[in-house]
Amino acid sequence: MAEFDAIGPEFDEPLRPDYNVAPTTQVPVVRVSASRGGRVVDSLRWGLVPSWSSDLSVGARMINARAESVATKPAFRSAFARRRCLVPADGWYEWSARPDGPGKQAWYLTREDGGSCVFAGLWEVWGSGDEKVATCSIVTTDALAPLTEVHHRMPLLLPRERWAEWLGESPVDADALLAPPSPEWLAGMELRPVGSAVGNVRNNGPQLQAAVDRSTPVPLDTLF
DNA sequence: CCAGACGTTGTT
DNA sequence: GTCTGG
DNA sequence: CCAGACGTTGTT
DNA sequence: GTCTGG
Repeated sequence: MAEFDAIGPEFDEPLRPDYNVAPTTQVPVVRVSASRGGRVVDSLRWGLVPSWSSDLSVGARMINARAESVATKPAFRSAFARRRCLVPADGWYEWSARPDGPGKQAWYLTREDGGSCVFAGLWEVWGSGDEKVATCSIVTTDALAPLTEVHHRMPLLLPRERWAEWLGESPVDADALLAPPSPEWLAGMELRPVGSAVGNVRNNGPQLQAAVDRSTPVPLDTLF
């Protein structure tokens, strides 16, 4: 993972593309490993399971952690303090309510310049011995323009200059860690309406990517 | 002291 | 593990 | 997040 | 309506 100056994955199966990531599936993350000497890439299970949980199933509903409370919530605070990671993606999906009538509109959000989106993540280890499972969660915050067009929350996006701070490689205070990206950086987001097929995680593959690629930006008021 | 909770999303 | 409620 | 299920008995 | 699975 040259983009992140990270090594790996060394022990997991090679990374393969995922066009529709579901909670509880493995996702690549970048984190700092003292024993391996720097930034490493590993596949972690999406949906953070606190170490004290009695079972893995709670992870399905721990896919996000609110920036407003991540430092104090028992389920997240130790991971926030000591186990932060980067979660890279080409983009992500959001769903907006249709103003008139039932149903939802799916959207694919990407960087206009084709660059990666990097989400602020947390990781945790659950279990012991052979049962050890590493899990992760993505921090969310209030949406800012232009993302407010489709949703009132968004992942905490980290421009490249904030990666080292999030990973704990350079000092920063808690408020700065959780600050949203600048309006200028957010202006580089592209929001495209996509078909409802993305709503079912069984739909996954290059074919789904093609459907997403065919979409072009459309002014919101022409959609409904 | 022990028992029990520990989370987010969205929508109403 | 650690905090809150009883 | 959305899609899809939504149950009990007993036995291993 | 609400929970589980992906």
